[in-house]
Formats: sequence, C-alpha cells, structure tokens
Amino acid sequence: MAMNVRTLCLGILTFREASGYELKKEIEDGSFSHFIDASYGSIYPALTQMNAEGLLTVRSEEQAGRPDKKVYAITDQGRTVLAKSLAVLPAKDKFKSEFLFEMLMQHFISKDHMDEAIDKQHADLLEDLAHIAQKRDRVCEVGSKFVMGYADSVLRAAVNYLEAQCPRLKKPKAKAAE
Amino acid sequence: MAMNVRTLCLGILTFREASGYELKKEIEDGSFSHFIDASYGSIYPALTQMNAEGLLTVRSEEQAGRPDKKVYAITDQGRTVLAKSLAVLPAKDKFKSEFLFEMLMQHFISKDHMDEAIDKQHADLLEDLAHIAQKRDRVCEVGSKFVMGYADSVLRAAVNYLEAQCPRLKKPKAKAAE
DNA sequence: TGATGCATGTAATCCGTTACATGATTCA
DNA sequence: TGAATCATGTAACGGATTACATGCATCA
Repeated sequence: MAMNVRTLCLGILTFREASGYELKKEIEDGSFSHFIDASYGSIYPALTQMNAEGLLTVRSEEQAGRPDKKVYAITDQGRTVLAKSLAVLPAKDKFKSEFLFEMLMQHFISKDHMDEAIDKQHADLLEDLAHIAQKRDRVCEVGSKFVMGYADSVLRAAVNYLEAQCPRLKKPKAKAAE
Repeated sequence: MAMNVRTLCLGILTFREASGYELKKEIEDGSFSHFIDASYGSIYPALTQMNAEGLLTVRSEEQAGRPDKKVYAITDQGRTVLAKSLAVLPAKDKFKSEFLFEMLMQHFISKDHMDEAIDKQHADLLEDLAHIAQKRDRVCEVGSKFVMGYADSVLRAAVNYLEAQCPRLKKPKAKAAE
C-alpha cells in the first residue's frame, strides 16, 4: 500500500489544507501519532516534490515577524494518486519494541535494569492512554474515533498485562471505564 | 538503545550459536517475530562485519549437497558490546499500521474496500494469535513466555475491539481463555 | 536571559529492503 | 515437474533520520 510520508501528507490534506509545520504537529499529536512517524527532513522535501508534480498547490501566507507560511492543498490529481495508494489492501501491522527485546534478554541483564525498563514501559503506556483520554471527546470524525478506540483498547491490554505480571506496579484504583 | 540487526543477532546468539539462515528463521518465526523484522540482505553483511570486528566467531560445517553452513557464536567482546546496547533504557514502542491509516481515511474510500481491509486485519490478527497458541506451551524461557503473553493480550484486545465495532465479523464461539 | 514555539529548508548519513545470482535436495 | 527448503551472499536503491543552518516572538 505504499505508506510513506507522501501518502501520509496527502491523506491529512484531504481533511484540511496545512503547512509542513502543521502536518508535523498533526502527525505527532493527532490521531496519526499512534501508528506513524515523520520528521521535517522527510516532510518538507515531500511537499516540494509533490507540488512540482501537481499533486498539491501552495499559497504563501505572510506573517509578521515569522517567515512566510506555505499552506498546501491537495489537487484532484493528488486525490487520484492517494486513491490509488489506498486501493491496495493494507500490509500487516508492524510493531517495533525495544522493550520486548529487553524482556527476551532477561537471562542477560540485571533485575534492577529490568525493573527500570518495565517502569518506563508502564509510564509510556499510561502517558499514551492519558493523551487519548484527553483528546477523545473532542474529536468528531468517525475515523479518528475508531482509531483512538483501537489504540485505547490495545494500550489498556498492555497495561493490564504488565500490572498482572509485575504486582510491583501498583494498580492505581483501576476500574475507570471497563 | 540502538536496536538494529546487529544487536538483534548478538541477542539471539546469547541463547545458542546459529547460522544466518537459522537467525532469519528465528526472527520471523520465534518469539522475536512479534516485534521485529530483518531480511537476509541485512543479516549476512552484519554477521560478516561483526566477525571481522571480533564480536563473533565462525565455524564452517560441511554438508552433503548444500553449501557449507557458517555457524556463528558470540564472543566475550560481543557480549560486552551487547551489554552496552542493552544498558540504555528501551525507546518507546513504534507501531506502524497501514490498516489504521485506512480507517482514518474513511471519508475517502468505499464501504466495500473498508470491509475488505477490516476482514484482512481481522484475519491477520487471528493468524498471529494462532501462531502464538501453537508455540506457547512448547517454550520454556521466562523471556519468551512473557513476550508471548504480552503479544497475546494485545492481539486479543485488538480482535475484541474489531469484533465489537463490526458485528459483521461473527464472533466464533469466543470464550476460549479469558 | 534562556527556553519554547513558530517556520522552512538542506546535506550527510544510516539502515534496511528488494532484486539478483547460484544451486542442490526433497516432497507432492 | 515444480514448489519448497536449505544455504549464502552482493548491488542497487529507497526511505527516512539526524544534524545543521537561520531567525523572530513570546513567556517565565
């Protein structure tokens, strides 16, 4: 399905026009943050290139004190290209976890380090859950709701598993929304 | 934490010595399969390089009809390097999902295609779960058990969410191990 | 005064995949 | 006979990250 920065930007731009900077924020903060990454170093060149190819239009917004903001919008040609990408069935999910690798290496690392790693994982998961809880009732798009619900379920399962396996992690009240 | 093919190979080689071919199998079939990927094109050069650096030793096993099998073993120096990698706390998990991207694009794709994507995701998840169920009681390492349990929880949560959101996916009996 | 946010971009580099190249054995 | 499994490797290419480069505004 060719899920690269190009496709990602085209996708976001079907919701609203945006600058490179805003796209980055959307990717690391919005519904997208749960299953993708992208840095400025890939976003800006992708936008320039797609503009040259006619998939996007640009408009320069002048701003006091700041450099011009380049607002991109998707064209019909861009929509066609995106549609073609989306037409291919999605590849299997890919999950990369240094944490789980460390857990496999239990025979090789100290108990202390393990505990630290587990604490960090636990904290990371809770942070993600908090992030979702905070945004969840503010979104209205069906897609976003679905994705946030999915992420929420999965993260919650991970937290529960961790807490069950490591009683050391105090369950703080639990019970909120089952 | 530098979780690349090198670290991964070193890690596996702390369990047992192995050839590049066997490492690949372990990565795509063993406990590692749930959170990492690697192709021959990255494994073989990594082994050659690490051997040259003194992190591994090689032994050629002659075989009838087949090319020699090169069996690699980790050295003390290799263990030191691995330990240094593992000493850094694991980075946050990274999850890449074309499926969730498609779900976000609901306003842009046909109902039919959505259904196909959901079916595929459902099937992928079930396949992974089956794979775990089949291997689970055969493993004995604590690390493997932990990781399989983690993967199982998360995958099951995803399946449950999907089935709850899309009643079209017939729950087949359910009830097996809650 | 110093961090953070707004705003854009390039170049070097890394890391990995895909496709290619080869070839015997075994099973259906 | 053709697919799958065993077995190793290289070369071309792709895709993205990191670090660099710049600079004003705002807030603490």
